[in-house]
Amino acid sequence: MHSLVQRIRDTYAGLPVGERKLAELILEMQGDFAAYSATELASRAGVSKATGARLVRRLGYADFHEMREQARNRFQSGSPLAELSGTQGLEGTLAHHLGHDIACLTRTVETIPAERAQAAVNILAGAQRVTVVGFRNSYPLAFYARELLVHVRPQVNLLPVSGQTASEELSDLGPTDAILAFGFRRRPPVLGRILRIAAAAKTPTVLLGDSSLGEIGKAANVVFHCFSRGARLFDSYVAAMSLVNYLGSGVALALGTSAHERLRRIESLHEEFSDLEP
Amino acid sequence: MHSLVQRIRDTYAGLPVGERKLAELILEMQGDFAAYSATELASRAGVSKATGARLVRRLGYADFHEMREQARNRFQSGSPLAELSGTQGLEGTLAHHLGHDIACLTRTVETIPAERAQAAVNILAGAQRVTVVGFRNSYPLAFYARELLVHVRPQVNLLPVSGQTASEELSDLGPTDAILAFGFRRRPPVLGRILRIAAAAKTPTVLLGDSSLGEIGKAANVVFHCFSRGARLFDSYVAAMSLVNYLGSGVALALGTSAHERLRRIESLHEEFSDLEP
DNA sequence: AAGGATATGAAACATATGTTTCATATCCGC
DNA sequence: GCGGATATGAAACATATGTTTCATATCCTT
Repeated sequence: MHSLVQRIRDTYAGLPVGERKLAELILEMQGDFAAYSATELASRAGVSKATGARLVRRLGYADFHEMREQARNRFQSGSPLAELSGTQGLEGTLAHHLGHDIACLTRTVETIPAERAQAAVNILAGAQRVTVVGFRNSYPLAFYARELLVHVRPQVNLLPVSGQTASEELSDLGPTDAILAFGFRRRPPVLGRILRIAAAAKTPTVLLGDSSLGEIGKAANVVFHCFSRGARLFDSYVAAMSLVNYLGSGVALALGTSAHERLRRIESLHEEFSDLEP
Repeated sequence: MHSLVQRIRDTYAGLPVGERKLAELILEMQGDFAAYSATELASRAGVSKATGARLVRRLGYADFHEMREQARNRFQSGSPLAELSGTQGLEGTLAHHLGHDIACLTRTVETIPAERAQAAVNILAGAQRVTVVGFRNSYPLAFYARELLVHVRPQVNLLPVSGQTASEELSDLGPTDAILAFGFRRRPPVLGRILRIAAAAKTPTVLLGDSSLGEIGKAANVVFHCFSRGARLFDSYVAAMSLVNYLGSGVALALGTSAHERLRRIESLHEEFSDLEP
């Protein structure tokens, strides 16, 4: 059972102009095409309904309904095995790499009880200030987390700060603050020290890391173990990335109106500065 | 203009049994209801089409098409604010979130021919200097990419540099250099200018972005479109993250001995500094 | 218990969607 | 240039969808 993307890719070279336009639109829509009728899609691509129907048949579907059904099931199935079964590429291929990442994602999510995620969200939503901490390979994750959080809440700081030591930032840590820390392997020892300082200051701490955490995880209130085994040279951080995204939006949900207002102000400023493309 | 979720919440207490069942199903589906017909939804909820139409009217929509349209429109707008004002209330399980991330990963990988990945690897491995470029939401990805590349090759720079403008870094760009750029939506316009400058300087460019790329993708030599539709408030970057990882390890492979030597030297220095935990 | 209000689904109806047919244009090979 | 193959969209047609109407059941108040 080939996916729609695969089918488009396999037939793209032989597609006539009109059908190609429609195929490109569908790819661009990232599965959202399922929320549109075949008539609307054809119109948007600037081709006729008949051309649309022909593309559907050329791609091997009985009809548009079957094609839409397949797209809908992509999100619903929730069964990573279904995705994995099509991804068994040779060692070294992108497909093989994908298989590892899916496995990391799936295994990580399976280990997380809803209450733990909610506890993390509550800590991050309830604190007066949040300090996000990540060194070295954890730094992109920490940066990303800070980026998301600052969209929905005030006073989110990032550590390390270039040109500074951590002491300045941590000197007034207290129980009304929170720490969101990333502790993936090959981390500098300073992370463990920061976590102990936070524990001593009774600062609630959320920690994302991998199987290397060991003792340092004990200093944190909420700990997430992310699977990070990569297919090749480097570790995989897709699970951590995904979890950060989930927690970030969870914080927005927990904060409700204040997050809403903040997003609105940010948007308004973007417009005033005209600093973003669509 | 109230969101669908808000409307359901406002009227929930007064909803008759049948309409309530349908409303609950719609909430549960998290905006995915837009990929289904009103007839299918009613059937799934175990109520009649007529009851479905009545709920639509009770919620204040002229008809089902208007309701679906509102759901679809949130897909198009790039702002997190639009996510909040859309159909979903940000609720949803980690499993649902996972489903979206897996779909993004899978769909992205499916669109990438092996030759394109190899072309990108060749550019990044063959250049004298690599400049990695990413602004705002693309910055964590750019940072990560730079981090990986600098493990396996020399002279990898990151843009933006705090406190500087891009001009200094780009002033001596030439055909022996390479650019690795990240252009996800809601990017500042400077990215497009950088890509045009690189093209004018005949600097080979690899670009990762999403469906918002449009014209700016034309300035790059190798373009990857990553699917980035998130399940909740924020876009998903797991596909981009995964691809960066793959390309980074591909560069190591392409460089062979020099990459191994470099990794060895880095490791030796880590040991000398005793700056990493296991 | 009676009456009024409300809910519900089947059926009728209106409209939209999706598929197929047909006429015509375009492309390609000889 | 001619003929055959292919592409395309308008139109015809079949079917599905969505809305409204109507008959009946249920609930609530007096």
